[in-house]
This record gives sequence, C-alpha cells and structure tokens, in this order.
Amino acid sequence: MVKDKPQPLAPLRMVGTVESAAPDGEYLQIGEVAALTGLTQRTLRYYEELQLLDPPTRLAGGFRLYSPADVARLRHILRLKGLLGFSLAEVKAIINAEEVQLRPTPNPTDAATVRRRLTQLDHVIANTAGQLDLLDRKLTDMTQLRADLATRLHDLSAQRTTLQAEHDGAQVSAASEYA
Amino acid sequence: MVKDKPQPLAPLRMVGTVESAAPDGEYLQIGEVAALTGLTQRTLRYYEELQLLDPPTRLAGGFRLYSPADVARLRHILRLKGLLGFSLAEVKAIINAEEVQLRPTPNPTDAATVRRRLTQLDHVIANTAGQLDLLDRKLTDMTQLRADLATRLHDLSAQRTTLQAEHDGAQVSAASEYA
DNA sequence: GGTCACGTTTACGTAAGCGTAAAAGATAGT
DNA sequence: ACTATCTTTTACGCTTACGTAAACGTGACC
Repeated sequence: MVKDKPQPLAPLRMVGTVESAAPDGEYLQIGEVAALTGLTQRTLRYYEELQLLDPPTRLAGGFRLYSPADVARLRHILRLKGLLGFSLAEVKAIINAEEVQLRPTPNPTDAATVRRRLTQLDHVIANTAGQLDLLDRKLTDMTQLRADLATRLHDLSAQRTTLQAEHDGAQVSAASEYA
Repeated sequence: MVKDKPQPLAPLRMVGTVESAAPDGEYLQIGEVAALTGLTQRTLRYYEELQLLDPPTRLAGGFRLYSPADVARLRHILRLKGLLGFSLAEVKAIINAEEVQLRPTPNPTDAATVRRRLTQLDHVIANTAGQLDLLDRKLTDMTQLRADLATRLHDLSAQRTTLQAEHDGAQVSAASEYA
C-alpha cells in the first residue's frame, strides 16, 4: 500500500516568501498533507486538477501550501467518497452545491433575486435531504451487517472453544498414555 | 442509469428440463435477478467469471438458473462491496474465507488436523474481527457525517424560512402599493 | 556552492469494473 | 412454422482513478 516514491520524510520547513500574501500559520506542504491523509501527492494534484480542491497558495518557488481549510475540505471529500461511495465527479457536484449556499444572503431585497435564491435553496435542501436519506439507508444496512458479523464472530468463537477443548482432551489422553 | 438493452421485460416463464436435476422451486433467470438487484446481466456474468458466484445451474438450453441461495450470496457480495467499499477481489477473498468455516467440524479427532483447524479458525476470527472494526469505524464516521448533514439541513431550512418571509414582505408591500 | 530531500510539470501506462455490439441459439405463444 | 423476447458467448472499448517514470527546479543546510 505504499505509494509515491519512498520519500523518507526529511527536513525542509521554510518560511520562504509566500506569493499570495498569506498570513502563514498552519500551512502545510503537499508531502505533509499526503502523510496526514494517507493519500499520495499524485492524488492531491489530481484532485486539484479535477477542481475538487481549489488551487492552493504557492510558495515563491512554486511549492503548494495547503491551508487548514484546504485540508478540511479534503477530509470532507474523502468521507463523501469513502463513506458514501460517491465518484469524484459526484463529489465535485456536491461540494460545489455546498459552497454556493454558504453566504447568508447578501441581502439584495430585490424580489426576483429573492425568488431565484429561494428555488435555488430548495434544490440544495432537496439534495441535502437526499444525501441524508441515502446515508440513513446505508446506516441501517450497515447496522444489519454489523449484527450479522457479530453473530458470526460469536459462533466462530464458540466453535473455537469447542475445538480447543477437543484438542486439550486429545492431548490429555495422549499424555495419560505416558503417565 | 439504464443498463443493458431496453429489455421491456416480457413473458417467458418455462419449466423446460433442468440439467442439474435441480428441484426447481424459486429459481430465477438472469434477467429477473438483474431486475431484482439493479445489476446488469453483464455484471452478473462478470461476477460469475470472477468466481464470486458459483456457476448457476442451467436450463437444458443453457439458460442460467439462479437459486435463492445464489441470490442471497449476491446480496452479500453487494453489501460487502457497497457498504464496506471492498474491491471485487477482496470480496472474493472474504467470501471464500467465509465458506471454509461453514462446516461445523467433520469431527476427525486427529490431533494434527485439529491443530490446523484451530489456527485456521483463528485466522478467520481475526479477519472477521478486523471487518467488524472497520465497520465500526465507518459507523462512527457516518454518524458524524449524519450529524453534520442534519445541522446543515436545519440551517438551510432556517435560511429558507427567513428568505420566504423576506419574499412575502416584499410581495405585501408591493401589493399595498396598489391598494 | 554543493548536496540532498522535497517539490514541479508533462505524459504515457494501467487495473478494475463494467458497457456495448455482434452473431447466434432458446422459449413460449399464435 | 413464425415471431417476439429472452438468452448465450466472444470480444473489443471505455471511463475512472490514479501509478510511474522523466526531466528538472527549490529550500535548507554544511
């Protein structure tokens, strides 16, 4: 499961001139983010290429600098993909829809604009509700699976103890032969 | 999302001679199984090719006949794949491992055999426990995601009612212009 | 200023998981 | 026997989600 080059994680922690006048606080380089998330650098660049991640700020030399927000967004992507099984294209659509509604109304009390935002909001709400439904279905299914697995594990343990006793018994009788 | 050919699902329910002397009860043809599971016929044949499904019994003419057990196995495959995100190769390994331990010990009380079965059992138990752990991690993560989604949905609804009031207010004042 | 680990872009490669068409045979109904 | 609807196998194609190499620049350190 080792990806990329061996990359024995080494020094390199610079404060070289940042281009985007970023306040530089908890910014991470691509290798660190990769190690943090278990992804490869290739994958991070790929996600950026697909515009799942917005272009990170860059160090003067061109090195990517990921903000905590970038990392958070990445985590969100990963759970949409890993937990709900969405494709990257679907994930992109979802997070784009999410971004849209983050501004709490710029308050342009124009009637037509408000109506447009209303129907737009309704779409987003419907989508979110749909995701919730999907998630709930998955949750119930997984709970069922969990029960099945637990039962199976229990049965296996029982079988094991039985076998163990059988084995000990055989050993004892074998030992008694030499007693 | 429509797969295969349109296949307007038609008659065809025969009792033509079954080859494998199957008692014929709830046997289904491939198209019916496909409709039942949401998979395509191609996918069913593909799974069979990967030996995820064991070769179904065939009608004299060569048509596949799936037993309820086959369908059950298929469902199990689908939840391992869909819920836990295993690849088909991993699924195959898992169900193979599962099959092995279904026989409740043929009772060959040979000491060496018993020991082999014990370590074998231990492996299966470890794997099952591992799956349970994975599932539990997923469950907690999904619960978290559910909470986030619910919060978001709540916020969106609140935003909607606010906007709706705003809209109504605008309508009212506009209407009052003509009163 | 050399070195070394880390980063950059560009581009071809690939494995999984099917889709899709082609040509043909099977079943049931008329 | 004819037809409509199912099924069969064979085989090439395709998309997603990255892997992997090549060639080259960068940042920090000695």
